[in-house]
Amino acid sequence: MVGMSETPAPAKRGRPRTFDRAEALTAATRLFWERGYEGTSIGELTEALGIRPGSLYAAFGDKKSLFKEVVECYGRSPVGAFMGVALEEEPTAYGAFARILREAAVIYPDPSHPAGCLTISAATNVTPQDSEVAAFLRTLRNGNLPTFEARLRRAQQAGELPADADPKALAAYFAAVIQGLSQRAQDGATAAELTRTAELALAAWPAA
Amino acid sequence: MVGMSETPAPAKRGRPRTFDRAEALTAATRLFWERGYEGTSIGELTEALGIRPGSLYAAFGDKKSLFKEVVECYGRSPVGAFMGVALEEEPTAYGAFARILREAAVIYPDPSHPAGCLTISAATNVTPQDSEVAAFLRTLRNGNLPTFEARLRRAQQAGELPADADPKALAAYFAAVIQGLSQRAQDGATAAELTRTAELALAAWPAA
DNA sequence: CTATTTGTTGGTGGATCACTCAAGAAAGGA
DNA sequence: TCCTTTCTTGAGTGATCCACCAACAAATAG
Repeated sequence: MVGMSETPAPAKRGRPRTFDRAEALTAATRLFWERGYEGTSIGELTEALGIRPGSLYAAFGDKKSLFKEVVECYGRSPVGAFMGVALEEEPTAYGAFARILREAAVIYPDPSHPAGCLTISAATNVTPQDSEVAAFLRTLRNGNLPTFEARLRRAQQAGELPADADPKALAAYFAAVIQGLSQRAQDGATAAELTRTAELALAAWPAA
Repeated sequence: MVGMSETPAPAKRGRPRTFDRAEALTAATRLFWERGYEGTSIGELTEALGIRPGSLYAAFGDKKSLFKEVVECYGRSPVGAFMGVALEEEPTAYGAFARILREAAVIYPDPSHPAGCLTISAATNVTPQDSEVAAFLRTLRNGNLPTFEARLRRAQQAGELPADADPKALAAYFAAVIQGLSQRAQDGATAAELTRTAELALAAWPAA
């Protein structure tokens, strides 16, 4: 393994950054997560990150850019990616959705991070002038639907799901339940309570 | 029917109000409903109501008071009260919850008013300084849970619900589904789609 | 009529908002 | 060593926010 080095030796010029960019992104994520986009001010961000506004704007651009980067980072984190992982790893569609609901019931109320799903929490209450952010998050949330539907359709073709089942309707149902779990977690529901909710929700799975 | 008159003839002194208070409240409701509490400014309210800030403060007090009155008014409106009506009018618990879900699926995406439920929409993205409003709305949402549970427990004692069913868990499940329906309506789901979601959700009702 | 009560008008104060800029500081390259 | 590049700092931009007056207008009561 010679040749091109792993880190392409950027040979950075200029004054190095005094704060950890990834660490700052994590702190910003936590703030946006619990307060939403509009509810988080630049002042609160600079205070939490321990830097001045100039440094923040130099490192992340404006508020919208920072928020989009936060959402991307969230999507790559375990909390934000557990659905995709379950859909990939579980051999059956039922197994995948059961795992998604059960994991959501435990992850969403986990006190080690703000309650619920970031893309659901930070979405609402955006004024028309920030409709760009609202549309961005709505697209992200609605993006789950075709993914769910495709998995269910595949299960139907494989004979796992009865022929009279409606993959699109099932996908919409699970999306609604997941958003409901997130909301309930924000309202203080416990993992135990949400797990019971998840089990009940799974009872809607079409019988063979 | 003599005696005390229906309107107690207030014999109002002073300059009469030039705008309709109930009408103004309706307009304010619509604004808060689609923009949330923080996202609605006094300026937007005065512009929509066609009055000046002084009149608004004289008639409703400060922003918080106006918002609370809006929520109370919403709770008395058909859109805000349909759950209570269904619980009262339907003879069976299943009939009540089926009606609640089916009506929510049609009411929430109705284009004649902002999408979703006001208490769910206007709740998020409140900064800590307005935690009073957030707590007020959360209490309102969580208030549905004991009501649901009581109705289910009564059904269980009446033999409508199997003895091994869990009224508390079922109540939490329906609350989560309802919040999910509201969210999906805000994301653009149609009444037809939400109705299919509601039907699937009803499949979780415990078999006898 | 006068006095009283109440709504309306136009404006202000203090705070906060997202954001910017000039100057200083810390690194590498020559 | 000096230059270039990049980041940090601290002050400050105009705009907007909510909250709240004081003065004026319009009604009733006596």
